[in-house]
Amino acid sequence: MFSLRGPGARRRVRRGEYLYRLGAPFHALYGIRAGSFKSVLLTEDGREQVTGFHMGGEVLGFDGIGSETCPGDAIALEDSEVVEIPFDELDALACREPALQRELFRMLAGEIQRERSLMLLLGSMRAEERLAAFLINLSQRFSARGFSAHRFLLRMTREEIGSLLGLKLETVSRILSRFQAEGLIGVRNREVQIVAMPALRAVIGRGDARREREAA
Amino acid sequence: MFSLRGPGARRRVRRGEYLYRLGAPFHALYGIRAGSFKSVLLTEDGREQVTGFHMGGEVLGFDGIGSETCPGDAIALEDSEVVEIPFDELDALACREPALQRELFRMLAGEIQRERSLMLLLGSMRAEERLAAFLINLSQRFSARGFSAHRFLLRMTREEIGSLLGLKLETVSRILSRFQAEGLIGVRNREVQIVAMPALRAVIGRGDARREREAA
DNA sequence: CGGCAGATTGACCCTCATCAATCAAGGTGG
DNA sequence: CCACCTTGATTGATGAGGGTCAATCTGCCG
Repeated sequence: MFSLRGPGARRRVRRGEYLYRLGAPFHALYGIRAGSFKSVLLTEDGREQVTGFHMGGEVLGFDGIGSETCPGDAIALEDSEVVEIPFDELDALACREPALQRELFRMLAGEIQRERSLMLLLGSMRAEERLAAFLINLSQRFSARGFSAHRFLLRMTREEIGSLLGLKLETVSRILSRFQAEGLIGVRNREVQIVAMPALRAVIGRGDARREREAA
Repeated sequence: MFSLRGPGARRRVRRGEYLYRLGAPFHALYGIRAGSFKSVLLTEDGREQVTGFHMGGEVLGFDGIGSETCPGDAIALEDSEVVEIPFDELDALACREPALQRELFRMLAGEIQRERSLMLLLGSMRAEERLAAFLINLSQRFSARGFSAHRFLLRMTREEIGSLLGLKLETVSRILSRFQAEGLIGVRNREVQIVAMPALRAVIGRGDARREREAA
């Protein structure tokens, strides 16, 4: 992928530091070489919400395209390293390279779809289903990057998970404990192992009486 | 805007008909000339959610870019007319016309931001706030298109509104009634008038005890 | 060793979903 | 023109899911 062999400048960001901030001038995308980040959206009235977690190999900053300024914060969840991809250059290059242009469109559209599925989660799933979907998603992404799909480390707090999923941290904690008690997963602080993936998948879709009856 | 004077083919879609369906081959964007639509996302397990309402002057179908097939349904809420904008042509044209390319990026990124704000709504607002935000948003869009910002017709049912906002239709109905009782709006079936816009804005942010105390 | 951030767990309560009855509006056919 | 039916909206009663508040525990780092 272009973002990882691009000629852009490297940059290290330590845990807790900002990669970019709300309101800063937008000028680049960032390919994550190592580490991980969260995207946070802030509103005038003091509301704030995590809109996504991003790991090595993914690209960050699409939402700033077309704006003068960054529409949110990106914060490192651990010591990380990124490649900066100046958007002007990318834009100019895309004009001469249709394949790149198409790839950019594809990535933007992919971002739209990713957010849609999160909307679906927030709008129609109950807490248990949200957590299950979250864990499955993480598992797939780790697996796609060559890490274990069954055992991984959460780089974010319960509160950050809750913020992404529209839940309170206590609820996140309780449900992880419940999953563990039911033998679906093992949790110990930030360390998670998926014990029964099929059962975890089955959590999504259970628990809404109305839909279950209709399905029958 | 290119989408409204483009040379693409016109097409009429009657109320309740599909503009496009989940799984159909993706090949075009659609500029809405008249009428309105809803976008619906469907999942394997029978879940479905409205992801947006679209009115005259807006462009529909961004999320299909980069996919072979349409990722959801678009259904007319009333008798409508669209201009079809074949994506291949747009894509080819964008290579030769940097301004168009940039405009396309801008529109895609705008879509991302629109969805983010919906995520924020779904993830962090209570029912009253969601309805208020929904009405304010509609008001602004009508106003931007030259219609009254204070009096308009809802083209969608309570159930569809609820689906967008992650609420049940009864909750939508109850809260509209409550807003009316409080003198914020007038409602009679699909007809809405905004009586006290500032008060309606103030609804957003009230009602969460924790945040209110922190603000003080 | 002490202090602190994050996590867990319990008790209580509130918002919103659920179930159900009723009502209004529009369309259809006799 | 009116009886009938269907679809959408309103309103009430009840309960569950998850938020809120609070106490405790764990691990980590200075």
